[in-house]
Amino acid sequence: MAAPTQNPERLLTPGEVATLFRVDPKTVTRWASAGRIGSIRTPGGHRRFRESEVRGLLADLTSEASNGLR
Amino acid sequence: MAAPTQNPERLLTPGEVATLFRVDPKTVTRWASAGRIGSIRTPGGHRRFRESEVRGLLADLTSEASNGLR
DNA sequence: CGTCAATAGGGTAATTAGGGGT
DNA sequence: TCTGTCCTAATTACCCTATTGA
Repeated sequence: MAAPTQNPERLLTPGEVATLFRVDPKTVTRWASAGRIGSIRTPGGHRRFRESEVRGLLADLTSEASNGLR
Repeated sequence: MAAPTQNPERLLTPGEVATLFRVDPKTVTRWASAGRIGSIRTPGGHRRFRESEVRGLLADLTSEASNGLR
């Protein structure tokens, strides 16, 4: 089959994002509800997050530790 | 415009739809059974999904961050 | 006709959503 | 204000075998 469905956008589950940030999945859910992070809902209501966006956010927090930029 | 013959609606397999939503193919099947997404059945019973409908649904359920700048 | 990957289906375990309270 | 935990209900993930599609 190999359908040319190009979509390199990898999505992460709340649990994955929670592991990356070392927080509870609930906290990730709150971030999404607060509009601080983009979210994609499944028809069932569960959330998925863009890996690129999560990485960007993570990188921003990392640079904050060694950089006084705010 | 080099193909004015027809406009073939691309059909996606459960596996491809599952990849787009980052879920299990079985979950996509449940969505079809629950009527949450339109499905086309092959004579053998396998399901196919319209790409336009899937992408539309995906875009509709996507929420971008209000503001990543801080 | 035969081969290989994907799908359907049923059942059970794990994850997630949402609200409430610390 | 923000986060971690408790609860229930709903959704999703993984196990299996048989059939379909290419």
